[in-house]
Amino acid sequence: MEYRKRSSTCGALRKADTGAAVVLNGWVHRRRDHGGISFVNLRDRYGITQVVVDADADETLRKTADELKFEYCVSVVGRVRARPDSMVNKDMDTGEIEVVADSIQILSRCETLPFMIDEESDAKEELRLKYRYLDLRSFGMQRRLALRHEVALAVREHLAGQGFYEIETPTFIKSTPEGARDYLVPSRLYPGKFYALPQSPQLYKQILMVSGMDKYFQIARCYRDEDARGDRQPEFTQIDIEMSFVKRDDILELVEGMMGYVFKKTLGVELPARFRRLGFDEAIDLYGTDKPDLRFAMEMQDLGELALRTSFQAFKDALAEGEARRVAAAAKGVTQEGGAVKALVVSGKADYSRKQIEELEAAAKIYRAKGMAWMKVSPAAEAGGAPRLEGGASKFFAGLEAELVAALGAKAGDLILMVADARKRVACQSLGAVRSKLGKDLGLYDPSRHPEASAKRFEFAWIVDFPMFEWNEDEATWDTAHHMFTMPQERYHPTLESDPGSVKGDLYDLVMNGFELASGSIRIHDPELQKRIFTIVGFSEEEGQKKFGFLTEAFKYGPPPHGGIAPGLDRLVMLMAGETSIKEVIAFPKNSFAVSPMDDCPSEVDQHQLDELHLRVTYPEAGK
RNA sequence: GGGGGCGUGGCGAAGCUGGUUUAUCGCGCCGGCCUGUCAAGCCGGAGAUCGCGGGUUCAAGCCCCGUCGCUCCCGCCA
Repeated sequence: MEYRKRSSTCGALRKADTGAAVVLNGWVHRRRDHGGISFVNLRDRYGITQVVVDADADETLRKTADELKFEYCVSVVGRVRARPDSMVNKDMDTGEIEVVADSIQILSRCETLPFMIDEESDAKEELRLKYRYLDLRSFGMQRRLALRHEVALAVREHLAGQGFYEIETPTFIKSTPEGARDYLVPSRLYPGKFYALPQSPQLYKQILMVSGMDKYFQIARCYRDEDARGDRQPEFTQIDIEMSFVKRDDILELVEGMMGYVFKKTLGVELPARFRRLGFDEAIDLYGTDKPDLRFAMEMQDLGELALRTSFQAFKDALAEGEARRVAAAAKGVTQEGGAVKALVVSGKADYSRKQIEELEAAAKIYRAKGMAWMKVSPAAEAGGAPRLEGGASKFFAGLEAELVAALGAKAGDLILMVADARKRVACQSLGAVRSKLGKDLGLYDPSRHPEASAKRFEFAWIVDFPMFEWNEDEATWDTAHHMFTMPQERYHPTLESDPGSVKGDLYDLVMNGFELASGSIRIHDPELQKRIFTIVGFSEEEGQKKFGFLTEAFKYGPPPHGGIAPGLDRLVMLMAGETSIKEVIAFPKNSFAVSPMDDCPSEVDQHQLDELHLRVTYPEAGK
């Protein structure tokens, strides 16, 4: 089909172009037909320009204009005309002009749309994914993918400027026991053998350090066969980074610099030169999570010893049970935490209804809290007078009112929420979930509603000093909390085997606004130390040799001290775009069941393909 | 593996405790009118076995059981 190629885009023309002869190519975004005169809003990636078909236009042009419908792809030949003052549209970049059409050519037609192309579609996500090519025409999706492009570009610029090489690593790799399930690729040439898609380029980037590459990065696709979430997809993208001859703070400073550059360049946002650093234990204590939203404070407090002096049996039982477990573990030389009673003071919310409190309790119960106690600091209390507690659990605090209120720093009209559990982690996590819910419900991170909230839209922090090992109760073994190549902090090296539970790793996570944005560590480069870690997590020498032999082999040849980190590109862009789902910043995401509704993937394959791959499929039995 | 929410014309929603319908509204679609709109307006029209299957009932979009799909979350995700 012959057609006139565009002379400018639909977002480019301004008043200065008045009189110019132009050709526009684009899609019919909106059409307004007044019988005589009619208007077409023509759209492309760059913007929208109003095309006018005047009342005195020739017959052919009028007829073509009549035919136009939503999303027809057309080529318009015309000239730029300044709009009269009263008809200027200040909401449009091109609102001072319009293009008077001399001719319109229909390049292709469009059926009735499954949903309208707007700034943001209001269609169900299911439909948006099925017709992703239409959804991607929206300015919302176009803007987000543009941002993603800009961010990736800025990352490359910054890291290249710091002397990093971008090096590709294989996507068909050896399956290694690294936590998540692997996606497997069967091998035609080797019956019964499989490649795995990488969960991350972890082993390769470490080997690149052994290779002397010194500074490596890669914007790498990673694959994990686990259930999806709003911020988790089966395939996702990491900004994978590794450096030699570094300590923890070198990595943190590098990422601080990189984030600063990226935010400044793409959003024009100035980040602090240095991010706050918070110990893992402290984060759990104060916020009940290792990825706290620090745009607002409302920190949790520990009732501790005061809880024992109340007449609240549930509190005392939880603490007693936790203490008994801790002591029993300690007798075996294992560090385990006991119970805890955590409290949250919700400022000025003594007017919360029973129902509202129950909704908060439900949030706590998701994380296995048995319940949530509450009471109110009586708003009626006289200033300077003794504080009074009322409602809920207040009766158990008889005689302790003043002490409690002072200890918590509560004031008249506040709501106090408490969770007790024999496992400190459960108490913290569940009350932390309540904190998060309150943050969302009350908009605590919004400075316009809460003056005490952070004025920053993006609150970064480093979480450091993670535990190295976690006790796996089901299998009664120690698992590595991060991965097996993480360096335990130096001072714990003597007691690795005798007390794994107390060991901190040289580990760090970057968090922002309640999301984990990056995770990294200093790695082990000493084969002897590596062997000790394998042993603690129950890896026999042979097993370690079989699974990671190539790495331990490489480490025999002068490996440098090294470490790295991997910020998640999808989550980063998601947060920068103000979204809560990474699907909004991925062109073709999978749905929550790992299916791509557009191309109906995954799908069955022909028998001869299976035969070639030496595969036989067994199906789960029907009906359970 | 578990929990919450949802499923009603092409799209988004309403339909309270079963009985007023011919299942409602907005957008879109089709036809008509209209010379300055920009979410154009006005008039008219078509379009739905209320996800699917079963049950209770004189009567089911609404109640019960089952099932499928979507979505958020817990588990899982070093």
